[in-house]
Amino acid sequence: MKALFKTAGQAYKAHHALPPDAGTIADVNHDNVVKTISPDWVDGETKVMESPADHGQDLRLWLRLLTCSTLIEGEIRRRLREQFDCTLPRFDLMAQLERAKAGMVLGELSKRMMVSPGNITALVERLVESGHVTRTVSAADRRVQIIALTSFGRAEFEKMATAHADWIAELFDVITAREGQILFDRLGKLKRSVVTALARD
Amino acid sequence: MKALFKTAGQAYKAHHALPPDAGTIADVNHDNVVKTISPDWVDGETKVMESPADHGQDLRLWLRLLTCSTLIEGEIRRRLREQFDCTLPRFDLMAQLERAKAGMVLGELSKRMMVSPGNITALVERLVESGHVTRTVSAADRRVQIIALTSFGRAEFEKMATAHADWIAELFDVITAREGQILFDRLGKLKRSVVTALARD
DNA sequence: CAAAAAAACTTTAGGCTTGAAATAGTTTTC
DNA sequence: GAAAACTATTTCAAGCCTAAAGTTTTTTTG
Repeated sequence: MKALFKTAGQAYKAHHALPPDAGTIADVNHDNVVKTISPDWVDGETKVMESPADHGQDLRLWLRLLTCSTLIEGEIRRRLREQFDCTLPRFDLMAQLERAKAGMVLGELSKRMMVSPGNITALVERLVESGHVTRTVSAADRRVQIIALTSFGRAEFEKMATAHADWIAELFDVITAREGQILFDRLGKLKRSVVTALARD
Repeated sequence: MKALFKTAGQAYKAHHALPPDAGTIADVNHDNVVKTISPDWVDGETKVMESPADHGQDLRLWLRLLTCSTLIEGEIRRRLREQFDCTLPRFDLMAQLERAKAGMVLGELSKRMMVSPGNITALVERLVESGHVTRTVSAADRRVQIIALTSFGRAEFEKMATAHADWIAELFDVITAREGQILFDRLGKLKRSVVTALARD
Protein backbone atom coordinates (compact mmCIF):
# COMPACT_ATOMS: atom_id res chain seq x y z
CA MET A 1 0.00 0.00 0.00
CA LYS A 2 1.38 3.33 -0.98
CA ALA A 3 1.59 6.47 1.06
CA LEU A 4 -1.04 9.06 0.39
CA PHE A 5 0.37 12.46 0.88
CA LYS A 6 -1.27 15.71 0.11
CA THR A 7 -0.07 19.22 -0.48
CA ALA A 8 -2.39 22.11 -0.17
CA GLY A 9 -4.65 23.18 -2.99
CA GLN A 10 -7.79 23.01 -4.95
CA ALA A 11 -9.04 20.85 -7.75
CA TYR A 12 -10.07 20.46 -11.31
CA LYS A 13 -13.02 22.62 -12.08
CA ALA A 14 -12.64 23.07 -15.82
CA HIS A 15 -14.99 22.10 -18.59
CA HIS A 16 -17.71 23.65 -16.51
CA ALA A 17 -20.00 26.56 -16.91
CA LEU A 18 -21.00 28.73 -13.99
CA PRO A 19 -23.74 27.27 -11.82
CA PRO A 20 -27.00 29.18 -12.05
CA ASP A 21 -27.33 29.09 -8.26
CA ALA A 22 -24.07 30.92 -7.75
CA GLY A 23 -25.74 34.19 -8.57
CA THR A 24 -22.95 35.29 -10.85
CA ILE A 25 -23.49 37.30 -13.96
CA ALA A 26 -20.78 36.77 -16.52
CA ASP A 27 -20.34 39.18 -19.37
CA VAL A 28 -17.67 40.65 -21.54
CA ASN A 29 -16.11 44.03 -20.87
CA HIS A 30 -14.16 46.39 -23.07
CA ASP A 31 -11.16 44.12 -23.04
CA ASN A 32 -13.23 41.19 -24.18
CA VAL A 33 -12.40 39.51 -20.92
CA VAL A 34 -14.80 37.56 -18.77
CA LYS A 35 -15.70 39.55 -15.68
CA THR A 36 -18.26 38.82 -13.00
CA ILE A 37 -20.36 40.98 -10.79
CA SER A 38 -21.31 40.26 -7.20
CA PRO A 39 -20.41 37.40 -4.85
CA ASP A 40 -17.11 36.80 -3.12
CA TRP A 41 -16.66 33.35 -4.46
CA VAL A 42 -17.91 31.30 -7.34
CA ASP A 43 -17.49 27.60 -7.63
CA GLY A 44 -16.57 26.30 -11.02
CA GLU A 45 -18.59 23.17 -10.45
CA THR A 46 -21.28 22.52 -13.06
CA LYS A 47 -22.17 20.82 -16.22
CA VAL A 48 -19.41 19.06 -18.05
CA MET A 49 -19.39 20.15 -21.64
CA GLU A 50 -18.15 17.11 -23.40
CA SER A 51 -18.41 13.59 -22.04
CA PRO A 52 -15.83 11.32 -23.70
CA ALA A 53 -17.22 7.99 -22.50
CA ASP A 54 -19.57 9.43 -20.04
CA HIS A 55 -16.83 10.27 -17.68
CA GLY A 56 -18.89 13.40 -17.33
CA GLN A 57 -21.05 12.19 -14.50
CA ASP A 58 -18.12 11.05 -12.39
CA LEU A 59 -16.38 14.33 -12.96
CA ARG A 60 -19.47 16.28 -12.01
CA LEU A 61 -19.90 14.21 -8.87
CA TRP A 62 -16.26 14.61 -7.90
CA LEU A 63 -16.45 18.36 -8.37
CA ARG A 64 -19.53 18.63 -6.21
CA LEU A 65 -18.00 16.45 -3.55
CA LEU A 66 -14.93 18.64 -3.56
CA THR A 67 -16.96 21.83 -3.44
CA CYS A 68 -18.84 20.59 -0.39
CA SER A 69 -15.77 19.62 1.55
CA THR A 70 -13.84 22.75 0.56
CA LEU A 71 -16.72 24.93 1.66
CA ILE A 72 -17.15 23.19 5.01
CA GLU A 73 -13.46 22.86 5.69
CA GLY A 74 -12.86 26.51 4.92
CA GLU A 75 -15.57 27.63 7.28
CA ILE A 76 -14.36 25.38 10.10
CA ARG A 77 -10.87 26.70 9.60
CA ARG A 78 -12.09 30.27 9.70
CA ARG A 79 -14.08 29.83 12.89
CA LEU A 80 -11.29 27.94 14.59
CA ARG A 81 -8.97 30.78 13.84
CA GLU A 82 -11.37 33.57 14.76
CA GLN A 83 -12.85 32.05 17.88
CA PHE A 84 -9.92 30.04 19.22
CA ASP A 85 -6.90 31.35 17.38
CA CYS A 86 -6.16 27.78 16.33
CA THR A 87 -5.49 26.13 13.00
CA LEU A 88 -7.18 22.99 11.71
CA PRO A 89 -3.99 20.89 11.78
CA ARG A 90 -3.42 21.82 15.42
CA PHE A 91 -7.01 20.95 16.28
CA ASP A 92 -6.72 17.70 14.37
CA LEU A 93 -3.58 16.64 16.12
CA MET A 94 -5.09 17.34 19.52
CA ALA A 95 -8.18 15.43 18.47
CA GLN A 96 -6.06 12.38 17.73
CA LEU A 97 -4.36 12.69 21.08
CA GLU A 98 -7.53 13.23 23.04
CA ARG A 99 -8.48 9.57 23.12
CA ALA A 100 -4.96 8.25 23.61
CA LYS A 101 -4.63 8.83 27.32
CA ALA A 102 -1.08 7.48 27.44
CA GLY A 103 0.00 9.47 24.47
CA MET A 104 0.75 8.50 20.92
CA VAL A 105 3.85 7.82 18.92
CA LEU A 106 4.72 10.43 16.30
CA GLY A 107 4.50 7.97 13.43
CA GLU A 108 1.06 6.88 14.48
CA LEU A 109 -0.09 10.50 14.46
CA SER A 110 1.27 10.82 10.96
CA LYS A 111 -0.66 7.78 9.74
CA ARG A 112 -3.90 8.77 11.39
CA MET A 113 -3.75 12.28 10.14
CA MET A 114 -2.69 11.07 6.70
CA VAL A 115 0.12 13.59 6.50
CA SER A 116 3.85 13.08 6.09
CA PRO A 117 5.99 12.46 9.18
CA GLY A 118 8.14 15.49 8.49
CA ASN A 119 5.08 17.61 8.80
CA ILE A 120 4.21 16.32 12.26
CA THR A 121 7.66 17.18 13.56
CA ALA A 122 7.12 20.90 13.12
CA LEU A 123 3.46 20.82 14.13
CA VAL A 124 4.31 19.06 17.39
CA GLU A 125 7.18 21.46 17.97
CA ARG A 126 4.77 24.39 17.86
CA LEU A 127 2.27 22.63 20.11
CA VAL A 128 4.99 21.86 22.64
CA GLU A 129 6.00 25.49 22.55
CA SER A 130 2.46 26.68 23.22
CA GLY A 131 2.10 24.20 26.07
CA HIS A 132 -0.61 22.03 24.52
CA VAL A 133 1.34 18.79 24.24
CA THR A 134 4.43 17.09 25.65
CA ARG A 135 7.05 15.14 23.76
CA THR A 136 8.99 12.36 25.49
CA VAL A 137 11.59 9.94 24.20
CA SER A 138 10.48 6.37 24.79
CA ALA A 139 12.57 4.47 27.32
CA ALA A 140 12.11 1.20 25.45
CA ASP A 141 13.05 2.46 22.00
CA ARG A 142 15.08 5.61 21.82
CA ARG A 143 14.01 6.30 18.25
CA VAL A 144 10.44 6.82 19.38
CA GLN A 145 8.81 10.06 20.51
CA ILE A 146 5.70 9.88 22.63
CA ILE A 147 3.34 12.81 22.24
CA ALA A 148 0.62 13.51 24.80
CA LEU A 149 -1.86 16.27 25.61
CA THR A 150 -1.11 18.41 28.64
CA SER A 151 -4.06 19.16 30.90
CA PHE A 152 -4.05 22.66 29.46
CA GLY A 153 -4.12 21.20 25.96
CA ARG A 154 -6.95 18.89 26.91
CA ALA A 155 -9.00 21.72 28.38
CA GLU A 156 -8.47 23.87 25.31
CA PHE A 157 -9.35 21.03 23.02
CA GLU A 158 -12.55 20.27 24.89
CA LYS A 159 -13.80 23.80 24.35
CA MET A 160 -13.05 23.63 20.66
CA ALA A 161 -14.54 20.19 20.19
CA THR A 162 -17.86 21.33 21.61
CA ALA A 163 -18.01 24.35 19.34
CA HIS A 164 -16.91 22.24 16.39
CA ALA A 165 -19.75 19.77 16.81
CA ASP A 166 -22.20 22.66 16.91
CA TRP A 167 -20.78 24.19 13.76
CA ILE A 168 -21.13 20.97 11.84
CA ALA A 169 -24.70 20.55 13.03
CA GLU A 170 -25.39 24.10 11.90
CA LEU A 171 -23.87 23.63 8.47
CA PHE A 172 -25.72 20.35 7.95
CA ASP A 173 -28.88 22.00 9.13
CA VAL A 174 -31.38 20.98 6.49
CA ILE A 175 -30.06 17.44 6.03
CA THR A 176 -32.49 15.03 7.68
CA ALA A 177 -31.37 11.93 9.55
CA ARG A 178 -32.61 9.80 6.70
CA GLU A 179 -30.81 11.78 4.01
CA GLY A 180 -27.71 11.82 6.13
CA GLN A 181 -27.82 8.06 6.38
CA ILE A 182 -28.19 7.69 2.61
CA LEU A 183 -25.29 10.03 2.00
CA PHE A 184 -23.20 8.24 4.59
CA ASP A 185 -23.84 4.86 3.03
CA ARG A 186 -23.21 5.98 -0.54
CA LEU A 187 -20.05 7.75 0.47
CA GLY A 188 -19.01 4.54 2.19
CA LYS A 189 -19.32 2.75 -1.10
CA LEU A 190 -17.39 5.48 -2.85
CA LYS A 191 -14.69 5.26 -0.25
CA ARG A 192 -14.40 1.53 -0.78
CA SER A 193 -14.25 2.09 -4.52
CA VAL A 194 -11.40 4.53 -4.15
CA VAL A 195 -9.51 2.41 -1.64
CA THR A 196 -9.85 -0.60 -3.96
CA ALA A 197 -8.60 1.35 -6.96
CA LEU A 198 -5.67 2.64 -4.92
CA ALA A 199 -4.78 -0.83 -3.70
CA ARG A 200 -4.62 -2.00 -7.33
CA ASP A 201 -1.71 0.44 -7.71
CA MET B 1 -21.03 37.43 1.88
CA LYS B 2 -17.70 36.75 3.49
CA ALA B 3 -14.54 35.49 1.90
CA LEU B 4 -13.82 31.81 2.25
CA PHE B 5 -10.15 31.20 2.44
CA LYS B 6 -8.40 27.99 3.20
CA THR B 7 -4.95 27.00 4.36
CA ALA B 8 -3.69 23.52 3.94
CA GLY B 9 -4.59 20.81 6.34
CA GLN B 10 -6.73 17.99 7.55
CA ALA B 11 -9.74 17.83 9.77
CA TYR B 12 -11.36 16.77 12.94
CA LYS B 13 -11.17 13.06 13.33
CA ALA B 14 -11.40 12.71 17.10
CA HIS B 15 -14.01 10.96 19.18
CA HIS B 16 -13.66 8.11 16.75
CA ALA B 17 -12.44 4.59 17.00
CA LEU B 18 -10.49 2.97 14.20
CA PRO B 19 -12.61 1.69 11.34
CA PRO B 20 -12.70 -2.08 11.08
CA ASP B 21 -12.09 -1.88 7.35
CA ALA B 22 -8.82 -0.06 7.80
CA GLY B 23 -7.14 -3.29 8.70
CA THR B 24 -5.31 -1.77 11.64
CA ILE B 25 -4.63 -3.61 14.83
CA ALA B 26 -4.21 -1.30 17.77
CA ASP B 27 -2.58 -2.54 20.91
CA VAL B 28 -0.45 -1.34 23.76
CA ASN B 29 3.31 -1.76 23.81
CA HIS B 30 5.86 -1.63 26.64
CA ASP B 31 5.47 2.09 26.92
CA ASN B 32 1.74 1.75 27.29
CA VAL B 33 1.42 3.70 24.10
CA VAL B 34 -0.98 2.96 21.32
CA LYS B 35 0.86 1.48 18.37
CA THR B 36 -0.49 0.01 15.17
CA ILE B 37 0.71 -2.65 12.84
CA SER B 38 0.28 -2.68 9.09
CA PRO B 39 -1.05 -0.18 6.55
CA ASP B 40 0.50 3.08 5.45
CA TRP B 41 -2.45 5.15 6.42
CA VAL B 42 -5.35 4.90 8.74
CA ASP B 43 -8.30 7.17 8.63
CA GLY B 44 -9.64 8.29 11.93
CA GLU B 45 -13.17 8.32 10.61
CA THR B 46 -15.58 6.07 12.46
CA LYS B 47 -18.14 5.78 15.14
CA VAL B 48 -18.57 8.78 17.31
CA MET B 49 -18.36 7.73 20.90
CA GLU B 50 -20.62 10.16 22.59
CA SER B 51 -23.35 12.09 20.82
CA PRO B 52 -24.19 15.25 22.79
CA ALA B 53 -27.48 16.08 21.06
CA ASP B 54 -27.10 13.67 18.27
CA HIS B 55 -24.56 15.78 16.57
CA GLY B 56 -22.93 12.42 16.15
CA GLN B 57 -24.45 11.59 12.81
CA ASP B 58 -23.50 14.90 11.24
CA LEU B 59 -19.99 14.56 12.53
CA ARG B 60 -19.71 11.03 11.16
CA LEU B 61 -21.02 12.15 7.81
CA TRP B 62 -18.67 15.10 7.67
CA LEU B 63 -15.71 12.90 8.51
CA ARG B 64 -16.60 10.42 5.81
CA LEU B 65 -17.09 13.18 3.28
CA LEU B 66 -13.71 14.58 4.19
CA THR B 67 -12.03 11.20 4.01
CA CYS B 68 -13.40 10.63 0.53
CA SER B 69 -12.27 13.94 -0.84
CA THR B 70 -8.87 13.78 0.89
CA LEU B 71 -8.26 10.33 -0.53
CA ILE B 72 -9.25 11.28 -4.06
CA GLU B 73 -7.53 14.64 -4.01
CA GLY B 74 -4.33 13.11 -2.70
CA GLU B 75 -4.27 10.51 -5.43
CA ILE B 76 -4.95 13.05 -8.18
CA ARG B 77 -2.19 15.22 -6.82
CA ARG B 78 0.23 12.32 -6.74
CA ARG B 79 -0.49 11.24 -10.32
CA LEU B 80 -0.34 14.79 -11.61
CA ARG B 81 3.07 15.15 -10.07
CA GLU B 82 4.40 11.75 -11.14
CA GLN B 83 3.02 11.68 -14.66
CA PHE B 84 3.06 15.35 -15.61
CA ASP B 85 5.32 16.99 -13.05
CA CYS B 86 2.47 19.36 -12.28
CA THR B 87 0.75 20.43 -9.09
CA LEU B 88 -3.00 20.53 -8.54
CA PRO B 89 -3.15 24.32 -8.19
CA ARG B 90 -1.34 24.72 -11.51
CA PHE B 91 -3.70 22.29 -13.18
CA ASP B 92 -6.67 24.03 -11.62
CA LEU B 93 -5.63 27.41 -12.79
CA MET B 94 -5.11 26.20 -16.34
CA ALA B 95 -8.48 24.48 -16.17
CA GLN B 96 -10.14 27.79 -15.35
CA LEU B 97 -8.35 29.47 -18.21
CA GLU B 98 -9.10 26.76 -20.71
CA ARG B 99 -12.63 27.91 -21.37
CA ALA B 100 -11.87 31.62 -21.28
CA LYS B 101 -10.51 32.06 -24.77
CA ALA B 102 -9.83 35.76 -24.29
CA GLY B 103 -8.19 35.24 -20.93
CA MET B 104 -9.35 35.97 -17.44
CA VAL B 105 -8.76 38.69 -14.92
CA LEU B 106 -6.67 37.72 -11.93
CA GLY B 107 -9.43 38.50 -9.47
CA GLU B 108 -11.85 36.31 -11.33
CA LEU B 109 -9.39 33.42 -11.14
CA SER B 110 -9.15 33.97 -7.42
CA LYS B 111 -12.93 33.83 -7.01
CA ARG B 112 -13.40 30.78 -9.16
CA MET B 113 -10.64 28.88 -7.53
CA MET B 114 -11.84 30.01 -4.10
CA VAL B 115 -8.35 31.01 -3.02
CA SER B 116 -6.97 34.36 -1.89
CA PRO B 117 -5.78 36.85 -4.50
CA GLY B 118 -2.30 36.94 -3.04
CA ASN B 119 -2.00 33.28 -3.77
CA ILE B 120 -2.78 33.66 -7.45
CA THR B 121 -0.04 36.25 -7.90
CA ALA B 122 2.73 33.75 -7.19
CA LEU B 123 1.01 30.87 -8.95
CA VAL B 124 0.62 32.92 -12.12
CA GLU B 125 4.20 34.09 -11.82
CA ARG B 126 5.45 30.50 -11.90
CA LEU B 127 3.15 29.61 -14.80
CA VAL B 128 4.40 32.61 -16.77
CA GLU B 129 7.94 31.51 -16.08
CA SER B 130 7.29 28.00 -17.34
CA GLY B 131 5.59 29.35 -20.45
CA HIS B 132 2.10 28.06 -19.76
CA VAL B 133 0.31 31.39 -19.44
CA THR B 134 0.70 35.04 -20.32
CA ARG B 135 -0.02 38.05 -18.15
CA THR B 136 -1.03 41.35 -19.72
CA VAL B 137 -2.03 44.66 -18.19
CA SER B 138 -5.47 45.73 -19.37
CA ALA B 139 -5.49 48.81 -21.54
CA ALA B 140 -8.85 49.92 -20.21
CA ASP B 141 -8.03 49.60 -16.52
CA ARG B 142 -4.39 49.60 -15.62
CA ARG B 143 -5.03 47.90 -12.28
CA VAL B 144 -6.19 44.77 -14.07
CA GLN B 145 -4.07 41.81 -15.19
CA ILE B 146 -5.36 39.56 -17.92
CA ILE B 147 -4.14 36.01 -17.72
CA ALA B 148 -4.40 33.65 -20.70
CA LEU B 149 -3.16 30.20 -21.70
CA THR B 150 -0.36 30.05 -24.24
CA SER B 151 -0.75 27.46 -26.99
CA PHE B 152 1.91 25.43 -25.21
CA GLY B 153 -0.06 25.71 -21.98
CA ARG B 154 -3.23 24.69 -23.75
CA ALA B 155 -1.60 21.63 -25.29
CA GLU B 156 -0.13 20.56 -21.95
CA PHE B 157 -3.44 21.07 -20.21
CA GLU B 158 -5.30 19.00 -22.78
CA LYS B 159 -3.07 16.00 -22.12
CA MET B 160 -3.58 16.29 -18.39
CA ALA B 161 -7.33 16.82 -18.63
CA THR B 162 -7.74 13.59 -20.57
CA ALA B 163 -5.76 11.61 -18.04
CA HIS B 164 -7.58 13.31 -15.20
CA ALA B 165 -11.00 12.28 -16.47
CA ASP B 166 -9.79 8.70 -16.75
CA TRP B 167 -8.41 8.71 -13.23
CA ILE B 168 -11.70 9.91 -11.79
CA ALA B 169 -13.59 7.27 -13.74
CA GLU B 170 -11.19 4.67 -12.38
CA LEU B 171 -11.54 5.80 -8.77
CA PHE B 172 -15.33 5.95 -9.03
CA ASP B 173 -15.30 2.55 -10.66
CA VAL B 174 -17.98 0.68 -8.73
CA ILE B 175 -20.37 3.62 -8.44
CA THR B 176 -23.27 3.08 -10.81
CA ALA B 177 -24.92 5.87 -12.76
CA ARG B 178 -27.94 5.64 -10.51
CA GLU B 179 -25.93 5.77 -7.29
CA GLY B 180 -23.89 8.60 -8.70
CA GLN B 181 -27.03 10.53 -9.40
CA ILE B 182 -28.33 10.00 -5.86
CA LEU B 183 -25.02 11.10 -4.40
CA PHE B 184 -24.93 14.11 -6.67
CA ASP B 185 -28.42 15.20 -5.68
CA ARG B 186 -27.90 14.70 -1.96
CA LEU B 187 -24.61 16.53 -2.07
CA GLY B 188 -26.42 19.30 -3.90
CA LYS B 189 -28.77 19.63 -0.97
CA LEU B 190 -25.86 19.59 1.45
CA LYS B 191 -24.14 22.28 -0.54
CA ARG B 192 -27.24 24.44 -0.39
CA SER B 193 -27.48 23.82 3.34
CA VAL B 194 -23.91 24.97 3.84
CA VAL B 195 -24.23 27.97 1.57
CA THR B 196 -27.39 29.01 3.39
CA ALA B 197 -25.76 28.66 6.80
CA LEU B 198 -22.80 30.69 5.58
CA ALA B 199 -25.00 33.42 4.16
CA ARG B 200 -26.69 33.76 7.57
CA ASP B 201 -23.28 34.90 8.85
C1' DC C 1 28.28 -10.94 16.37
C1' DA C 2 29.15 -7.77 12.64
C1' DA C 3 27.12 -6.09 8.53
C1' DA C 4 22.95 -5.06 6.31
C1' DA C 5 18.25 -3.83 6.47
C1' DA C 6 14.57 -1.59 8.60
C1' DA C 7 12.28 1.79 11.38
C1' DA C 8 11.38 6.32 13.55
C1' DC C 9 12.35 10.68 13.07
C1' DT C 10 14.43 15.19 11.34
C1' DT C 11 16.09 18.22 7.85
C1' DT C 12 15.81 20.59 3.59
C1' DA C 13 14.18 22.77 -0.57
C1' DG C 14 10.26 24.17 -2.71
C1' DG C 15 5.43 25.05 -3.41
C1' DC C 16 0.79 26.40 -1.53
C1' DT C 17 -2.21 29.27 1.47
C1' DT C 18 -3.91 32.72 4.37
C1' DG C 19 -4.91 37.35 6.52
C1' DA C 20 -3.36 41.73 6.87
C1' DA C 21 -1.05 45.68 5.28
C1' DA C 22 0.64 48.29 1.36
C1' DT C 23 0.43 50.15 -3.50
C1' DA C 24 -1.60 51.93 -7.37
C1' DG C 25 -5.37 53.13 -10.27
C1' DT C 26 -10.48 54.30 -10.79
C1' DT C 27 -14.85 56.04 -9.40
C1' DT C 28 -17.75 58.69 -6.45
C1' DT C 29 -18.99 62.56 -3.89
C1' DC C 30 -19.31 67.04 -2.43
C1' DG D 1 -11.98 68.85 -9.62
C1' DA D 2 -9.94 67.48 -5.31
C1' DA D 3 -10.78 64.41 -1.46
C1' DA D 4 -12.68 60.15 -0.15
C1' DA D 5 -14.01 55.65 -1.13
C1' DC D 6 -13.42 51.73 -3.64
C1' DT D 7 -11.08 48.11 -6.47
C1' DA D 8 -7.33 45.15 -8.29
C1' DT D 9 -3.27 43.42 -7.16
C1' DT D 10 1.16 42.68 -4.63
C1' DT D 11 3.92 42.02 -0.60
C1' DC D 12 4.77 40.00 3.79
C1' DA D 13 5.10 36.90 7.78
C1' DA D 14 3.74 32.72 9.27
C1' DG D 15 2.09 28.13 8.88
C1' DC D 16 1.15 23.84 6.29
C1' DC D 17 2.60 20.17 3.18
C1' DT D 18 5.39 17.05 0.42
C1' DA D 19 9.24 14.18 -1.38
C1' DA D 20 13.69 13.02 -0.82
C1' DA D 21 17.81 12.62 1.65
C1' DG D 22 20.04 12.18 6.14
C1' DT D 23 20.49 10.66 11.28
C1' DT D 24 20.14 7.61 14.95
C1' DT D 25 18.64 3.40 16.85
C1' DT D 26 16.90 -1.27 16.59
C1' DT D 27 16.25 -5.60 14.31
C1' DT D 28 17.47 -9.06 11.03
C1' DT D 29 20.60 -12.02 8.73
C1' DG D 30 24.54 -14.40 7.09
